[in-house]
Amino acid sequence: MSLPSRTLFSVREYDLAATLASGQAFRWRQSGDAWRAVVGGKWVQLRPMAEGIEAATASPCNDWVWLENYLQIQVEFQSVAALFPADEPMREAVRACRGLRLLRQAPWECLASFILSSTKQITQIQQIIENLCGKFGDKVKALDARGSDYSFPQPERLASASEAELRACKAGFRAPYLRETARRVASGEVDLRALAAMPVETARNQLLALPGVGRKIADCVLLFAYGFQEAFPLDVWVMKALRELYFQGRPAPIKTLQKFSASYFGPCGGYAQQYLFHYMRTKLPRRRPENARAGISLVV
DNA sequence: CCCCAGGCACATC
DNA sequence: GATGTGCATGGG
Repeated sequence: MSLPSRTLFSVREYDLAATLASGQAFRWRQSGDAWRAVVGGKWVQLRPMAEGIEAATASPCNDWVWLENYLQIQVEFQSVAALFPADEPMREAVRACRGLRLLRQAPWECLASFILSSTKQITQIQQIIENLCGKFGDKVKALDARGSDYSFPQPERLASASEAELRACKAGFRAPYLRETARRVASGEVDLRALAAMPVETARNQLLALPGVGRKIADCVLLFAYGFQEAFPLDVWVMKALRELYFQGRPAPIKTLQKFSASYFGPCGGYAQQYLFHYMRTKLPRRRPENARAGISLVV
């Protein structure tokens, strides 16, 4: 007999929707006010409540530490926000995205997911990962209408897949990167668990040695899976945010933005970065791109 | 038709 | 060391 379990996490200032849909994790699906995903091989449903977050699993669970840790329930939002730079752009981003949190994800799933993320929109990343889980993951019991879902595939499983099979999941040119990285993790050539005890620069170098992993993806994994809060993933959205909010819209070169982000946002820069990312993507009015064609037609 | 997307590897200067 | 380009695929 295996019955579902339920619990309530007491937590304040936690915007569940913003957190689960902010491009740090890719498996969450919304159904009404509930959010569902497979975390650590377990199907789980979360629901925002006045007192905190209600969680339900499809299978019995009497120790919720794994989920508390994933959601970072113990983090006090105020103590995080207090470490942000005291400037107007950050104040505005915090006002607009209050309650946005960083998750603490499993390293392998996080690494594999972000290898698949390059030059893709978030909805497409979600689609690729869903394809991958359906094809290579293990079936797990779920409480939704479908009755089942799939775990994120282990590195061994992806290492033994063919490049063509991965491409069939729409992984595109990322397929060989994912496959080779999966092989190195499965073979023990790289020990993802060991990174947690390393200084951030050493851990980053371990990740940078993997195919398909550059500075941006390495920083995503350092921040979202290991909790190195000084890691500052610099992607196109964050670069847009920095140029717009800190460089008066000037076309500052990447090098300048790298230096600025490394020195200005401090030891919790990664958290600030997530606020800028979410703020830029969801709250700032969409600036209509100066269309070259329209410009040319006017010149005639 | 165009440009862009939570980039990276590789060639070239 | 800096800069340019190809890479799959889908959205707008």
